[in-house]
Amino acid sequence: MPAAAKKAKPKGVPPVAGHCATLCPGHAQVLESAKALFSRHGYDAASMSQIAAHAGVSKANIYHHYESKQALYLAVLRMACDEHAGRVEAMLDDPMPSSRKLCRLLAADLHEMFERPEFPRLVMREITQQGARTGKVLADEVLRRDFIATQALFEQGQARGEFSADLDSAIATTLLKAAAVFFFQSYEVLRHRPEMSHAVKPDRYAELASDLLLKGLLTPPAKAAGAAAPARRTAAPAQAART
Amino acid sequence: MPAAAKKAKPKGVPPVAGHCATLCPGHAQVLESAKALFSRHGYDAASMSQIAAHAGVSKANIYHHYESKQALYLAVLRMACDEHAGRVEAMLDDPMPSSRKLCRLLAADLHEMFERPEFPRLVMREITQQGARTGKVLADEVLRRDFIATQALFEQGQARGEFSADLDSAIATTLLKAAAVFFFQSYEVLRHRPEMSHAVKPDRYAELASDLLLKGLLTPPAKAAGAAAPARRTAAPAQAART
DNA sequence: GCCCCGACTGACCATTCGGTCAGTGCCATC
DNA sequence: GATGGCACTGACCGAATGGTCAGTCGGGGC
Repeated sequence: MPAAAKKAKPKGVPPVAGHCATLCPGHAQVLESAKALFSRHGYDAASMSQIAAHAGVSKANIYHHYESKQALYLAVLRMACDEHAGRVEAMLDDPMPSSRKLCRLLAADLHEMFERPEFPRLVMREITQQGARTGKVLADEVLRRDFIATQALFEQGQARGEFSADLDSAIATTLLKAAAVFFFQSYEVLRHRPEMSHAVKPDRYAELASDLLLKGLLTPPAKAAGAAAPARRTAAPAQAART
Repeated sequence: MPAAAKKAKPKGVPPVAGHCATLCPGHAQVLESAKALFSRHGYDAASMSQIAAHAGVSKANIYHHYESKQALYLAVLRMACDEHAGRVEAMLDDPMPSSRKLCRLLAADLHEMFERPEFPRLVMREITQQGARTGKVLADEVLRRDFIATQALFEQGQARGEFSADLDSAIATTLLKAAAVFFFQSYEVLRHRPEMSHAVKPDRYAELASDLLLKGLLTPPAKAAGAAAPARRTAAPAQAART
């Protein structure tokens, strides 16, 4: 019965989560081990035997709780996503200035990523992979929630007059998330670069990056006149207006 | 993939590249298929049988050219990296203003990524994976070259007085690369968000993102005093006197 | 006492994996 | 025509994969 086993089993088991409401002792271990190994090695490179051994249970035990490797993976993803929920939204209500919120949000994002790296790794792996798969919609959902909440923060800043009125909040959101995710992803490479040595600490990077994001790259037009850099971009508006 | 423990074979074959200088007909096909499948499914999920079938050759043929799956993967990675080399460096010499270069560089980065998505996928997968592996140093090298060249662009902009003198060029570089990589990685998710609908085209996104990066988020300090900040910093100071 | 049920296991299955090997056909050289 | 090197192949290997199954164990209800 090689392929026929794919037919849905007649059991009343929920398709993704395990069927015991309160997690049995071994069950929790399995989930934890699966999260660790899936995030570390990816879906294919993490084998059920490895996960079972890591959790200290038999492989058949896992199949007692989950009907397939996919189901286990999905359960891990769902658990990770649930843990993540609703952190950004909470920050919206805080009364501090938007510019400060920005820095704090970036720092909090980074902090969470480095604290529990399995989650961003799982989600980004899922996002990056192509083709519409079950796990992807979960990851999409998480990213989407983050996106909406973050964008609301920018719009709040605009409503308060702190951020430029003609700011594109969607682009700003993308840049902020990008700043966090990319830093996390390439941390191992970045931290060995001498130029980045002053910003290897996530908190420091969050300060510097949000500062740059706030002020922009250009020389301030108002008072750069007398200093060492007199020439400004606005001095040549003809060619600058092209883009 | 547990500990390799493979003893080096005594053959005189170059360790990574195939041993025929001019690529045999089948050989090129193998490389191309391997690149496609490795980038699409990752190292573990792409099997040698798949690659062989995709290339229209026998599996044994691949082992005639490459001594292991790892060697084939490394050859693919190296080939992709070589193709990528030296594109950013060329842009440095161009006489156009730095702000314009910034936008062009971002657009070019995105264009290349979407044009040949295998390369960034391979490299980022390699960067993201943890543990010091052979393939990682290759990917590191690529990212590093990109980083150095991009940072030089920012410093050139500073030297010309176009960019703020106290700009942190390393942070700026990170943000620019982040803007490109993250947009590429999460394109599938982003492009379904209605808020991003105006920036789903990479070129348009490059314009908007670089514009935001240049000008920053904050309302221009000069004249935000009165109304809800309608004036943008791009407004020339000459006409600003009228308001 | 008994029984049932769910957590759990060791042995096992078919399949596929990375990798090997003896051998085939081709072509340039002698 | 014989030779040798080379691209290439089909059949095969042991190991590992995802998945199955008959069965053990212990605790709670009767």
